[in-house]
Amino acid sequence: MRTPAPRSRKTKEKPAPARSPGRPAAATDRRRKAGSAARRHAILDAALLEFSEFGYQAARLDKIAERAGIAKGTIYLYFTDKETLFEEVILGAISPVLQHLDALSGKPDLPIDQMLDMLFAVFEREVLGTSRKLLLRLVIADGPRFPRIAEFYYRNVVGRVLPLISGLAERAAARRKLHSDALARFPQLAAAPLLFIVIWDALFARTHPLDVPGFLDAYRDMLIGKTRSHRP
Amino acid sequence: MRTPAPRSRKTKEKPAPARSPGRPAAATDRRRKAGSAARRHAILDAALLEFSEFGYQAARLDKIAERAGIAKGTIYLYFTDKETLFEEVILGAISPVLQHLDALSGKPDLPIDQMLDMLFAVFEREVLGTSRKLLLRLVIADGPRFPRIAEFYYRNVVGRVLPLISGLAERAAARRKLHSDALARFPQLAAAPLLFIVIWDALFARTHPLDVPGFLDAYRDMLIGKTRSHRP
Amino acid sequence: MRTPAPRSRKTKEKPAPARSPGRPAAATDRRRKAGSAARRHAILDAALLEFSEFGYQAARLDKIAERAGIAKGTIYLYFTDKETLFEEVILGAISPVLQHLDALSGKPDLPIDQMLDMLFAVFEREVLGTSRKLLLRLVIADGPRFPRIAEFYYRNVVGRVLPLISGLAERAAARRKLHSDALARFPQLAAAPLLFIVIWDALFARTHPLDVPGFLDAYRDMLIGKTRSHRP
Amino acid sequence: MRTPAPRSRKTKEKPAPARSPGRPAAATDRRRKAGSAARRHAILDAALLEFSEFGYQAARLDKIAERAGIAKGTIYLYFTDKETLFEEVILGAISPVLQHLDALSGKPDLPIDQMLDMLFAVFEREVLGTSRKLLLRLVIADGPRFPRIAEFYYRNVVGRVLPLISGLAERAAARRKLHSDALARFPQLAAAPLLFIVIWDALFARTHPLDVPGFLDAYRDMLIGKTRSHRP
DNA sequence: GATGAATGAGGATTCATTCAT
DNA sequence: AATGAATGAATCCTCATTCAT
Repeated sequence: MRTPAPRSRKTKEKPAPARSPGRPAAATDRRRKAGSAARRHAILDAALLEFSEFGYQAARLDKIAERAGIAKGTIYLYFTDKETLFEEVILGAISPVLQHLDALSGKPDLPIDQMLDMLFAVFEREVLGTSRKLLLRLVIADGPRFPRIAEFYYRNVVGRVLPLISGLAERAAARRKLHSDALARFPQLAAAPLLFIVIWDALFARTHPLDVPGFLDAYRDMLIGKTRSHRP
Repeated sequence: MRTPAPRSRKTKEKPAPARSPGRPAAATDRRRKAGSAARRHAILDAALLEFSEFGYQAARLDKIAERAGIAKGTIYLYFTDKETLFEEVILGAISPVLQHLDALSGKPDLPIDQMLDMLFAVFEREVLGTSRKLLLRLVIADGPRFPRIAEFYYRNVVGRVLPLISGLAERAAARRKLHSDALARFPQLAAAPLLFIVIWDALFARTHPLDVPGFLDAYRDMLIGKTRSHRP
Repeated sequence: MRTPAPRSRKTKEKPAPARSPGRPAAATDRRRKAGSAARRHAILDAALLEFSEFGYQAARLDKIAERAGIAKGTIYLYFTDKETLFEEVILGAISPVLQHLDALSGKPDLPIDQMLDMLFAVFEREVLGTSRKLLLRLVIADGPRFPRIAEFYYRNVVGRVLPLISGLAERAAARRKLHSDALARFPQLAAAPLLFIVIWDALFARTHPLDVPGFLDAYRDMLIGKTRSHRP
Repeated sequence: MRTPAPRSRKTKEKPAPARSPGRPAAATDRRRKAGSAARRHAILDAALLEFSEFGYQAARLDKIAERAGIAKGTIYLYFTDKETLFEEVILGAISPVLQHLDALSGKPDLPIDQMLDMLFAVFEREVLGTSRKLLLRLVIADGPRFPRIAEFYYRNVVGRVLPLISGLAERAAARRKLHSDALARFPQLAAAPLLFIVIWDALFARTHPLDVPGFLDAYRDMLIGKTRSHRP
């Protein structure tokens, strides 16, 4: 029983924004576009907060609109639906981080320990200190139910960082800078503490804060096999 | 960051569990209670599956009832509401694991490497191989929105394992069995890979499987500073 | 961008009512089923009124529920969605009339004038006098946008009545009972006044009532070529 | 049966068309007015298409603006609201046909068969072959919910054609040119096939086309009692 | 006048929860 | 105790209408 000629409410085409040519774009137009982009951004920011606070399902478009200071319907001028908004929130927020990753990839002769230093520093500065922390949590929590998000993350983040680490670790192991090929075989070892920190933060930070820099230091030392004891 | 209570549909006053006292317990009653307990268990099992597959919000009581082979209304004979059911699912499922932890705690002279071996083995056997993996994922994903769950986990799991590890690591460091006090200071180091595995499993396992035993081996070697290269 | 693992709101499966076998159906069960059928009927009745009053789009499920004396959500226990309800309203309401048509088809030797008499009488009694008049209007108004409805009507009503008329008219023409083969070639001629009456009724009846029996009489006389002038 | 006003979203007080007076009319102003009239016309044309395709409720002002090649807001410079636009679409589109009716009314001595010939010819040419067919369908489908439309149609079309036919038929009957006074008493008989054709067209034409000229021929012959059989 | 971004009331649909049987 | 039909608040999304540019 499914031959609806009557215009149905649900359709999803999105036939490309279609800038109508019309008159030449004047200053007004540019300002409008700028405002539009800003608004789009405001929605994405608000959505990130709402989504990461409540998860995909429990997030309310009402609240997102409220946080963004706009009306409910306005969201739909910028995003097809809740799901698309969610995906764009997640997919959109990493591009700044990707640049840092590119910077890292450009140095094939980097000593592994410096590489880890930089990786952890970028993480602390660009993720932990910002709302991207929420983003990462969101990926962890809701990603499993959005295959496209998982794929995207693998392709753009995980799949690019791991070989990088692996390569440097292999070279370092060959030069006896690392006393084990563990990191070369499991570059994920370098990522584990980062996820751990995010999870700890979400679950226990309030009641049992974690000394993140110390933790990362200790972890890095462990990774590169540096023998040392703690000097405060 | 405020701690969002899970958004519920109705503001509600949970009026205490209210064990209805009922008649004196006869043999019939015991059998009834047994059946009752079994049914309760069936609901919890079904709920774990449903919750971990869809998350708290998207899980539907309909489906839980269906999985448990009962009517929807029956759930309310055993649990106050969805939220309570959720908490009981999570809080209830770890008790079996706690016994293993108790076993571990009972041995204050255990060498740290054996301790880690056992910890990881327990994890592989009792968590990864079972539906408890789902549980852990659930805690990670939805826990931040249920403060009681986080607290409970800290009190019963995290807060008991970490000091244990810390203690053994300290002793080992003192005896030069570990060339660093890192693990003593950050016993969380032993937990990081476990969470990592669960997350990786949820996000990427389908497309990029991880050699879990190998990963854990490598990690453990790294933790205790064992120098070695991989022998397949 | 379309790979939603998250449970979506829109699904349409309807995997057959699935009477769960369970215990033997007792009197209670039968009563329940009876009540259920009655309620289903009440919804259909209310829906017919609402739909024919406002048309498919403007009809409100709220109002249908109200007219049926039930809650909004209850509709969805009986019908998948608005569209399905609409189709069932339309497709369901003609079955009683079909029996009359069957009665007509059973008589291949019927004189054409008696046939028309019966046809018009059935129409007056079973359609004009009842809520089926609304139904017919609904088909006229909204049918063009529901191809399935048009098809259904052709297959079950139009396509069965027209050949019947055509056949009788042909035979009558051969026997010189009709002085033209027009009705044989265009059996639709017999249907035109019926639709006209329904439309007139909807548009002008209030301000300019039509003498329906007189109109049908005149029309039938015209059809069979009877010469006569009006005797009041 | 109450007459449902078309369900509108907002209760509204239509505060009279309010022709804004403006400056004195110069040549510029006339050109402007001409362009304005053209635009108004474009909107009406677009609206007719949209309304007749989807019905009043399901028609979207968005699409009408798109069809007319203007911005959505512009519609409101020419029409108070959707309902008004709808009424003007319907009321406006018949004036050309009215002229033909006037031509017909001017000939009180016309033989009835010629009158019918002309009537049907006008219908075929001016209605069936054009978008006015859509208009008629629209009146049939949505008219019942717009009392003003029904009234207008009666006053301007129906109420003028019927007496005309009635008069000619009466005279013809008196002269024995018609062997019945049926058409005189029910001039609607001449209109029934026209509506029938429009409805058939909308519902079944695609799958079961109707030989419209043949149908009208047959009908006319029947009306005037001409005895004949079909000669292809 | 024209635009089209923004608004927000309104409607279909879902689902936790209740309650008569 | 168990059921599952019924409820209705809550949520996403639409679209007529407004208004700043």
